[in-house]
Amino acid sequence: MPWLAPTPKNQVVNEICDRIWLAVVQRTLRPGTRLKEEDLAEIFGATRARVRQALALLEQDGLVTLSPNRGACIAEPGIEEAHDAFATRLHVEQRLVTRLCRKITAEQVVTLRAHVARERAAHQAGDSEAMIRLSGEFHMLIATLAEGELLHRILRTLTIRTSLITAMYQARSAQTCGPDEHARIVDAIAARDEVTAIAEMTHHMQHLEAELDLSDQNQPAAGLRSALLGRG
Amino acid sequence: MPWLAPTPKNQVVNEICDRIWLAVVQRTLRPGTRLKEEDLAEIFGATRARVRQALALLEQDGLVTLSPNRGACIAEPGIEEAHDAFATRLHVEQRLVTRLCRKITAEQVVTLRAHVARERAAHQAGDSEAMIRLSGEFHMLIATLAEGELLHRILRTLTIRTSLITAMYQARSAQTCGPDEHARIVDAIAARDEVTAIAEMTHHMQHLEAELDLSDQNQPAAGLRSALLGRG
DNA sequence: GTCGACAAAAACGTCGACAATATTGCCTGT
DNA sequence: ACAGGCAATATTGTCGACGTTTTTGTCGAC
Repeated sequence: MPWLAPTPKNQVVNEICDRIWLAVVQRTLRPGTRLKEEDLAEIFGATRARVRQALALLEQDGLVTLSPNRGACIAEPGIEEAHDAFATRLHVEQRLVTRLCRKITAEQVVTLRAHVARERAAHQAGDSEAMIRLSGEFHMLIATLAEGELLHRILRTLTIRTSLITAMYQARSAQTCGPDEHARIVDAIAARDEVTAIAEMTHHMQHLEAELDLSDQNQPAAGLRSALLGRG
Repeated sequence: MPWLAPTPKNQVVNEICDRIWLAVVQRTLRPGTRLKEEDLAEIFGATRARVRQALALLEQDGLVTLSPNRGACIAEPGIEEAHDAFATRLHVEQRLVTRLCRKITAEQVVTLRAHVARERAAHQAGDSEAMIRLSGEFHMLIATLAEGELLHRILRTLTIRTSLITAMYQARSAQTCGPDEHARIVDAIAARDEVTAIAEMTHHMQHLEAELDLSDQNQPAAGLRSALLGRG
């Protein structure tokens, strides 16, 4: 998570969280992967206590599951949870866009356009890591400008979760959404056209979800029983 | 928080969280109170590590603020955040009620009615602690029955935050809402009457917020400067 | 030959002590 | 007498080590 909490001391913990998050969305770390504390501690050159803090934060964000005395694994949201996450996030995004349309300033429009420009640059440069980060930050920027601290936090968690789901279920090659849809959302917001802005945002989210393969067959094995028995 | 996470081992941490939460909503612990780790450790007979875990969780829920090298204080949400919390919670509650209206079963109605009956019993018995707990659990029960894990978690946080705000700003004597409004909400849900259910829930939340004194004058001092200078 | 139990190893959870940092009271210089 | 700096204290942050639980490999009995 590049967003939130850049406190100077906890920076190590955030670094760990960020790396794990990035590895997940880049599909380097597959869901279900076991995360041993000592290994992580050695990898990041940190102590186990720090790793433990990071894992606790990641659990709050739903990126890892933390079983008592069993350790941490990358979370494996099922299709049910996937639909739930997208539906909830869509609802929050719609609300944020509506609010932003009503209070947007010219200066904020410049900020949004600048961000989209950065996205475009990363897209053309083929910098996949920057594209991933900027794509997420775009939505967080909307939340920031919309001025709702709570909705901001909520959207942060939902964005992380949908990122995991996208990395988990996306069928085709890692086709992260281009900046065009973001640009159209910004246009609508800049024009203070609420209904168009909502429509664009809805289309954007549905497009994101539609690219996933959320059929039952590749649901992760809940306890490997159904995985090996063909889940009759 | 009586709700969530009854793991056998972390029970100590939850106990600490619960006690602190209860003390806050009962106005025994005022917002802004400094929470020294060693004191809490001795009070609860736990070690400082456990207290630290509890404080970290409470910070996630927005009940305490955690400043680096400064320790923990009971959070002091301003009137802006108060309105934000109530508005967001209202929105979530409306969504949950809508969803529940569409999928409610007879058995679930029985569960809801039984809960309201317990509220009524506690109300007549004058058990204020039980009233507080059951009032919160009523809304969480709705979220549970509505079957949205994410909305459930979101509402949990929002409920905790509004509890803090209520304890902080409520003007009259601790008049926690009687079970009557809850009963009417249940009636509407049982009848699958979405619009009435939403209306009742909205009325309930507005009633809760209306009883607070959210005028600027008793906003907590942001740095005591405005507190002592009369905040010109 | 297979099943059950036991023991060893590994990983997590916990604790106490040490170091870093902020606050506070005091002292000195002007 | 007051201001500024300094030292003492109190509190938090961090670390390494130990106890506990889970897992796994092995042995013995039926």
